[in-house]
Amino acid sequence: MEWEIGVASKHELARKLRQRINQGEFSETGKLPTEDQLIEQYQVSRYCVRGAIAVLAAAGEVFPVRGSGVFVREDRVGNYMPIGSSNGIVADFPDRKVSSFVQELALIRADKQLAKRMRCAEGDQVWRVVRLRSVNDQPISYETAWYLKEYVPYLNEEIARGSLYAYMRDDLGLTFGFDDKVIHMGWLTAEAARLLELNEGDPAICIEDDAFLSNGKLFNASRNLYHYKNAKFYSMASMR
Amino acid sequence: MEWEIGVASKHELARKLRQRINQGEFSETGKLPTEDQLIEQYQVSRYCVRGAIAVLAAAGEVFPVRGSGVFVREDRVGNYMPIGSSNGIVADFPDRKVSSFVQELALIRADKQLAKRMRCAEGDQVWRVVRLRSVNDQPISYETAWYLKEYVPYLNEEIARGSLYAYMRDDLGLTFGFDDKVIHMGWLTAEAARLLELNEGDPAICIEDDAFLSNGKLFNASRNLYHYKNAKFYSMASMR
DNA sequence: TAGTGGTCTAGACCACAAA
DNA sequence: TTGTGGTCTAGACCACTAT
Repeated sequence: MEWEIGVASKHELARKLRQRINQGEFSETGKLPTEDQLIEQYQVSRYCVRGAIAVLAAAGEVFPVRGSGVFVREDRVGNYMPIGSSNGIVADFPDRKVSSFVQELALIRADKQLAKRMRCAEGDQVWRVVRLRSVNDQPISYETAWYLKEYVPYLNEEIARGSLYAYMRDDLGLTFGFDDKVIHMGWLTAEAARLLELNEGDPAICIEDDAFLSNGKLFNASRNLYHYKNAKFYSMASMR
Repeated sequence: MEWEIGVASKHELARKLRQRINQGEFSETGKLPTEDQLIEQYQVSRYCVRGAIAVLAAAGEVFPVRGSGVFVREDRVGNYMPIGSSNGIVADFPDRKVSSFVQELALIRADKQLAKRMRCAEGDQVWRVVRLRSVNDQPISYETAWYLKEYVPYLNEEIARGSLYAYMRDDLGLTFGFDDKVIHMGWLTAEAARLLELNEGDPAICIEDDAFLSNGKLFNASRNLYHYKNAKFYSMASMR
């Protein structure tokens, strides 16, 4: 059976299991094979199997019940954006048309306030990128983002029109670590309102995001003002 | 040294390490002891040490960097509520005065719409609880919550004034599994506005929460309308 | 090159769910 | 009672960081 071949790591195994889940292979029972069966099927250790299941569980795709099995969770409804782990809006919506309209792209020097936010020295060089982001031609958010030039030596409008995260990961070789978000209520500026096709002063869910590399250094901060109708979010978490 | 004694599980070890972090023991280096040192200090296996660190990392308290060490993350600022894992607002703010004013507490039968939300049959008994929640005497949210009577056989106003989650966990012996949240923009009803001391029609961050037991069964759903000034949220996530 | 976290194998026992 | 996931020990090697 084809899924027996060539599994070498928990991430690879997680990917294969995700595939089988999405193909509906387990929809009858609603459960994954048992750990012992997966050990047998993929010829890996229990540690590896448990690691793969932990990856899927952290992503909210399955939930293990002791003594009973690993259950596939209900489908997440379609139109929501994940809060928490994200590798960029483009990766979040693989089968949707994601567009970014670059309003501004400039290399600036951090003033006192920005330096504090970026954990850098005053005067350090920072890319400032303002974009309107839309999904399936619906405006989603007005984003103001800053990137430390130390880690992103080059940037242009064409790159900013696409996925900056994919650029940083694939072309610059940066490895992402974790990010902090703060969510609160904000209000649209005139320019944000114009681009989102709303009115100045309209309320917006505002997310401040600080993103760190795997070495713990901040490389990117951003402020997103989300369209109050078009943007919804979901979060799936363990309570244990 | 006192921290060497009596560690039997990753959760226990995580608790002890958290204590040492909060006491500032590692503030000089910003790093935890190495895995090998922790193995030595607590006389446990590497697996156990790694498990404890994973618990802290999942909670956003530390971040491990391969080849370098396990770093303590910056303090989370004070006044924010966690999105993602939560065991109730009371547990989230251990050193604040959390009050709940019960507006309504009734045992009802699920209509078609509620039955769908609660994953139960039409006509099943459900507790409906409406509360104004406040932290340090500031109104935070207007909450409408439903609890399946199947899992919560008894409820009264006194219990609802306190922590329903503590009641369910400690007195009813329920074990929580995971929860799904949907975050979007909402608008205050007249009653919600009155209680939150805002105006009808004011915007509010709205969080719909479905909470499941560790056996995968939904036991509680709720809708929270948050005060747009008093309520802010944070989320810390891994990007790996 | 040495130190440190990441992954993996192999094997054991425990806690909980379901029959 | 049996099956299944949760935790733990012991030991090994790999990948990345820092020097």
